[in-house]
Amino acid sequence: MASINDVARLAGVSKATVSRVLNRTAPVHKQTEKRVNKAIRLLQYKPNLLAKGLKQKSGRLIGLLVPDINHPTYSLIVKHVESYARAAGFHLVLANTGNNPDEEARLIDNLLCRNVDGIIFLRVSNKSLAAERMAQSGVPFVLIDRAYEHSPFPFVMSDNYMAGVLAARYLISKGHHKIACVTGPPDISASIQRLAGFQDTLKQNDIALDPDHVLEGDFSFECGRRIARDILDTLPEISAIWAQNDPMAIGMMHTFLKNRIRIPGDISIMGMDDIELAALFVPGLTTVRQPFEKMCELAVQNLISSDSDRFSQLLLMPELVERDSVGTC
Amino acid sequence: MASINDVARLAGVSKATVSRVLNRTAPVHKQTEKRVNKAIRLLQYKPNLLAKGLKQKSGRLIGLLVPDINHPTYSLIVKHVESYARAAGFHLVLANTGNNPDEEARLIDNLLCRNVDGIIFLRVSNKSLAAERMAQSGVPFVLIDRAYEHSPFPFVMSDNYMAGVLAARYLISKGHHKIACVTGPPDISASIQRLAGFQDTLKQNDIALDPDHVLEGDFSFECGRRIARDILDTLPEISAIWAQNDPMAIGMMHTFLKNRIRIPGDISIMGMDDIELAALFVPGLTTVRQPFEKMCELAVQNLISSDSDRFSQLLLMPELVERDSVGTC
DNA sequence: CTGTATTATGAAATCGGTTTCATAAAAATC
DNA sequence: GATTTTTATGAAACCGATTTCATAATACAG
Repeated sequence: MASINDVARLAGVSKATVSRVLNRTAPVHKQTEKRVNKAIRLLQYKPNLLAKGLKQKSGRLIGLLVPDINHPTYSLIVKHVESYARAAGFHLVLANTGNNPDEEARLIDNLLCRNVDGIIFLRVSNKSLAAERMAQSGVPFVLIDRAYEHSPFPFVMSDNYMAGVLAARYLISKGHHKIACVTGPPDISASIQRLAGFQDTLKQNDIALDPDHVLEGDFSFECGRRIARDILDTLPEISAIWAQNDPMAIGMMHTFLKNRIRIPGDISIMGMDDIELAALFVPGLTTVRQPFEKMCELAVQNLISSDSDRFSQLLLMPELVERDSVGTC
Repeated sequence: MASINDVARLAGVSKATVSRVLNRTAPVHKQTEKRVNKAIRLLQYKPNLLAKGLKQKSGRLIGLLVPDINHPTYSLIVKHVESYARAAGFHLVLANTGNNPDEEARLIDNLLCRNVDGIIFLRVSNKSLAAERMAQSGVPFVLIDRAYEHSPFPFVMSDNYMAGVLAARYLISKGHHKIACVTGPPDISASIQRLAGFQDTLKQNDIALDPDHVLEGDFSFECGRRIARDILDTLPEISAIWAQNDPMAIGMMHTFLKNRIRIPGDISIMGMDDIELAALFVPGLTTVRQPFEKMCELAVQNLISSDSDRFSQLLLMPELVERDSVGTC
């Protein structure tokens, strides 16, 4: 690989001049510029980003920490983050944390060694001290899709309370009264907020959400299946269910369909997120869509913008997507 | 951030010694080592990977180029590659090519500037000169899941011919005679090989595969839906279909089910890949599983191993996974 | 035509490590 | 105890860029 020295030698100039041609950081005589560019072309010169990064203390990298790359929602977020990062001239370093706090901590340290320009955390485990560690380092970071309660850390996420409101309003508008809600893990603010919005809206419409009808899930397909079986056994009166994410909703539909329960004929199901599969499953899943692309755009923008116009916390509005899994009651 | 100089100063030694303590590259007096380690702890020193990489001409990075991060198969591969790469002390730089040859070329150049230790291409577009470019650079690379015809470039992929054989044998064992095959894009060797294995095996069992029963798809859910409609309209005699990947198979099931065709009662469907959804769909999709994890392990291993024991081309055996989408005929 | 302002350029320092080479100190040999 | 061998360490070069500062070359003003 040719270095800037080789270019300088071939063009008969100093490497400072080559650097100036490359970065347009100071005016260069037209003649000289031409010679330099010719040399660059001839040698197929490409600047070494490690050297550049070393001097400028910026690796032109953005780190993205994800609990599970293969999860349909997260991989969608990865895709959008990569796209916006690269559009801004950054590469993406991707790492799977597997929800392991130790791994998270180690990864943060590693990434900081690389002079990353920022780190985006996707649903960082809430036991981890990731955010504290980052805040201490001074490197910008954003949490996506999971906030710490009462914390000062920057995040961008959907307005989960409103998601609950939208879900409840829709089910009410379809005439449902006997309603259940399958939540995410109970220690996560998303689960709590979604449930609160859901519950409050039902109450405002004089519909009680029986505590027995609030089922605790963990956002996985598997638990959707399990809970669907429980509902079949113990709660036959239910006419509609809101699962707080699509995988659980689809897991439930899976079990119901296997047991010859018709959807939405016998029971209505609603999800949240709007993953690709939501449109593809039969029946199509009515769900509350999270604006993932916008979230990613804002997160990246936030990292690479100057300190002054960096937001701290941002709530985005979710949106109802109507398909075929909810019927009138 | 403390640098190696700060550590050296605090410990009262030269930075050469600190480097030796860090990398165990030469013996250091126990006393000295202790002092250095203490200084490291005190300053919370972390070596700067850009500087290290600059000198050693290795960024400890592996590049992964993917056509679509959000695709269930590809995101699975991303996950495995990341896992094996990190276990070996490398970070993963992920980039989405969107099947755009220009973007691919640009990305390769960018990654090479970072002194990546290798690049893995996932289903690189076959119009692109990616492999040629890489070969020229001298940086190790591996193609996953797509080979160039008659090319000398290293790859690791499933034995697609055998996949076709496995699919055909299974359908034959279930008594099917009127069989159709939905292929991937016709210019991809995977499609061709799979079809060849399928066709040959049917022929060996005296079952003709009517050319009209070979339908051309593009590996997407969407085309599965479209082709299913075509089959309903024009090929009612078919009793079993092998779609050359799971998304197409699921797209087809989607359309059939919507049209009240029972699976496997009225028609049997078989896929390939064994994506997560294959187990989750109702009915569960019988499919030919690709050993993705093994592929990733080998690809990473290959990149980071010394020149001498680097493989060139590797075919891995696929495996039949039986679920509920194929019935007896 | 001289003196000043402007523009283009190069030399050298710098970023934070690794690595080579020389040498001082300690240990081993006779 | 002198000589050789071994071990531990530091000084300095180097990786490939950027950036500061000084200066040569040119343009401009009077």
